[in-house]
Amino acid sequence: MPRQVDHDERRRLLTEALLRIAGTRGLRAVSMREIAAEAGVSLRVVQYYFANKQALLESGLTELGARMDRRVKQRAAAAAGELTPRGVLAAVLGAIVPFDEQSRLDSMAWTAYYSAALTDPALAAAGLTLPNALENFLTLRLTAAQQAGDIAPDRDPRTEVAGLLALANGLTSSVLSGQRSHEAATEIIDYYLDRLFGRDHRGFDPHPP
Amino acid sequence: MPRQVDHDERRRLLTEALLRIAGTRGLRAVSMREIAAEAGVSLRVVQYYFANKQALLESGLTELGARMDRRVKQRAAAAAGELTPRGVLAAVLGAIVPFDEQSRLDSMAWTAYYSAALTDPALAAAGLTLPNALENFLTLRLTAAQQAGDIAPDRDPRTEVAGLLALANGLTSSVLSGQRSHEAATEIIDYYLDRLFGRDHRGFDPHPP
DNA sequence: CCCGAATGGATACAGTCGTATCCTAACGCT
DNA sequence: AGCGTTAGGATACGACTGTATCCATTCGGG
Repeated sequence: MPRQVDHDERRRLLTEALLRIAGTRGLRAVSMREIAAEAGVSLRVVQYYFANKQALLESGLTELGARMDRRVKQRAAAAAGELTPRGVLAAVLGAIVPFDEQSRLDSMAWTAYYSAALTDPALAAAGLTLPNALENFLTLRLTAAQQAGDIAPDRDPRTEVAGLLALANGLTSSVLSGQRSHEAATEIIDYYLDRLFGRDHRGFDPHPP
Repeated sequence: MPRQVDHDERRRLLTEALLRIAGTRGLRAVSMREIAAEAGVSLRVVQYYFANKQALLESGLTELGARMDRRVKQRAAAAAGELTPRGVLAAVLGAIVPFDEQSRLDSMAWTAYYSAALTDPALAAAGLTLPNALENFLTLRLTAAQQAGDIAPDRDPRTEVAGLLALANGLTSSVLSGQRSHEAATEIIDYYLDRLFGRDHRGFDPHPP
């Protein structure tokens, strides 16, 4: 039984067990022994593949970031039929707000990590790269959309993107706490996108006759 | 030294010590012994005035809610010179995003409580009353503003308020993580309020000539 | 005056935590 | 075939947790 084990595979297994616990019972409930039990292995195995708990936690955060990134790209590609800037924006924002059980669990874990990072500098750095990258990416797209005439010239792309991302984060909070359904959150996002892209009754017409 | 102690005062002291720890080092760092040390008393005193840790945590959440409420009312009253609906909205939203050291610490503690509440039903109920009350209050005000002609008739007050509160929460997250300054967050809020109240160049004029 | 309640110091207890150590079993390689 | 490395089971250690208990003060009211 020894020898011939895929270390990366083992680490992936343990990281997934960690995220399952963090998503259902919070980071407080994450201990080396709990991870071992969740993964169906002994405590020694967890210790064998991760030098210490800190490394395990960082691995969890990295995996969580990768999942978010994958989800965003997946939804953006699914909406590729309509390559409109609005479609991209809607896909990305829709991928942030949890829409199924798995993304709900991941958002829970993400929230737990976020609040831990506020008082743990080791996690803070790793947790900020993804949001910043998203913000820059969307700002580029929206600026291009503005130059193409898809949104009004007096809109500020940077502010709009910052606002929309903050909106999506805030809505995620309310969805996680059961205050609002996923559908209600999506409606609010659409409401704002409608106004940004000029589908309100007195707004900017992207393609005047 | 015994006798003649104000129990409420003692509990307030301990609760403040708890919130100081939660705001600076997170809820994870909150233990009975740490609270005792922070408050400058012995462990026994903490046990004497709170039956268990759970009661202490709930007291912290209650106090945090009271502080938020106080801040909102204070800022709303300070902006009472201009009784405009926009002034009220700006004051409330501005009170949510941390604007000084104390409100930053409280927001930190609030975030810690929020994420703990996601996996601890005992805290969940108490944590939701304040946001819901705020949302209802603001929706009433905005509906009245709409009937008075201060915002366009095609706006949906419920959606607008839900969006603005989610926006303020999301901005709070980014301010706490150092991603954005308080001023930058305020500008984004103002940007959205400008559009809602018709100060954009092609928008609704609240008082046409 | 003094007795009983209020207040809090000191210490103990049973768990759980992250981490370290000891030891055995199984495989690849020469 | 046997040797050394790899993989993991079992267990221990010291620190820390919430909670409980024992005991000494000190005061108000009879």
